[in-house]
Amino acid sequence: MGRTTSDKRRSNGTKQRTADTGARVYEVLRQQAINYHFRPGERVNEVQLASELNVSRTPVRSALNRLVSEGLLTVVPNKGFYRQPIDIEAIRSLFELRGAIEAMTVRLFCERATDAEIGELKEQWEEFLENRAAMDARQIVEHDEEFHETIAAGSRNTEALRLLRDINSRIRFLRVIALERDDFKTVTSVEHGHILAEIRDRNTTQAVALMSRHINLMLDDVTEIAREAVVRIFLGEDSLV
Amino acid sequence: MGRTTSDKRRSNGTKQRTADTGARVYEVLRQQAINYHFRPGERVNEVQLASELNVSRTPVRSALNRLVSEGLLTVVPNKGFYRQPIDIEAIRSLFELRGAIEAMTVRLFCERATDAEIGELKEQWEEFLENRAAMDARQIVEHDEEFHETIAAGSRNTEALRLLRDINSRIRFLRVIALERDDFKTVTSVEHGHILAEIRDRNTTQAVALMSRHINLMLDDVTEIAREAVVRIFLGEDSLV
DNA sequence: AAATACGAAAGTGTATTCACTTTACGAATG
DNA sequence: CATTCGTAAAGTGAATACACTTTCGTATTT
Repeated sequence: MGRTTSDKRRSNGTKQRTADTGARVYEVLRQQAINYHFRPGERVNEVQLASELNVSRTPVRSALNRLVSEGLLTVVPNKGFYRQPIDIEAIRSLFELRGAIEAMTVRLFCERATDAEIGELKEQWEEFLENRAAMDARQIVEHDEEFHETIAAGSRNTEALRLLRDINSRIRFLRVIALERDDFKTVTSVEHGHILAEIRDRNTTQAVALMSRHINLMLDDVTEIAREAVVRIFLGEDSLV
Repeated sequence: MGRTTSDKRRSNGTKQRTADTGARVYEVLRQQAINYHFRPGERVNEVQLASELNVSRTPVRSALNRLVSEGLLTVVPNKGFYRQPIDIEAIRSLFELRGAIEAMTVRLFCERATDAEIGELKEQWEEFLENRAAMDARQIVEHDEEFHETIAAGSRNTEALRLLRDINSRIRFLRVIALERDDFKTVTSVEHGHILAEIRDRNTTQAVALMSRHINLMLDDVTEIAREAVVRIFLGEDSLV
């Protein structure tokens, strides 16, 4: 019984129940999947992950199962879990989809948001303006996501917000790369400013038009950015983490 | 190899590995969740499900975990899985979201579908026209879903198709109820006919407009339909299965 | 009689064990 | 040398064992 293994478990060898290991493991593995710590197409080894995280295979498998339903992994019977490969069609689809969703959320935001909520959005944007110079690509993308998610939240469509977060996490790495390639640092915040102006006038039509254009900007370059992403993922060890 | 394949357990008490029990259990539980075999807010008992399905808790938990990520269940630490309650805001959100997605897919369908694909859509619709008289509400809803999913497939946006299927399964029970209340049997197919006509002319703008109206028809009544749904779910035992 | 305390039963969370499949490798064969 | 076959190792899939938590009934106390 009392294994001599270098375990973090109790020293006397009895078992332990930490109560939140499930959630913790899920969060860790989700981040590793999103950041392509698992390479595209790579097989995910359950026992290895379990030992790295000092847990048994059970919570690992439970988390991996969730990630399958989130589209980050696939599972092949008797062979195991695999990181979903980089599928350019899927990525283009996600960008298109995001465009449609954001067009809707900004429309609903114009119709439904309180003046206070618009004020908050503006403050958020101004804070972004002040700090953007010091931020790296990843931080900028995350702030950009925050801007759009605030709009989604104010649209009173809870499912759109949920979905948008899901999509954002799946394309984040591409957006970071795109931002590092050609310098969009200023473009993003400037366009946000224009959208904000239309929102403040409750000018729905114009806000939707600007938003659609803003989102679809990257659509043309998706293929090339994806190519760049593949190179990065397979070369740089932790460049994405 | 192939023992007496059909029986669940071996008669001598040793274990067995069926290879597809995981997928099977997931499919069964997903259907039970969608059809509100689990009542809204109800706690899902793992051991009971396991014994009903003649499997251990392991594949059951694995499936339940996936359903959490699909938004059908929630999980409370140390208390277990619960069927997501009927949340009118969430349902309204889903209808809104569906409207935005279908507006996009029909637009892209007009732009991208081959003439052959349009032909298939038309045939599908004509077959629907012939058989609709003999169909019950559930069958009609499923055929309606098929029409829309064919459009999504032709839009070349794989993620939209995936998402649409997800959404459809989550609101299907409401649509069935709505159809049974006031008789929309003919309305559905007639409107599909109009949309189809615009698609055949590649008249994107008009097709999108018709589609949006078609989808948003039910938005006004969501609250009342949801109320009706609650009554049904808590009264009729298998009316939804 | 109401409130509290206790303890068994039921249920979840994780680890471990066992069954089966796939993979890797090396020996035997042509 | 290349191919095939066989076998051991590694890995997945499901069942079971066990630790812990919650629940619920009952007894005790006030």
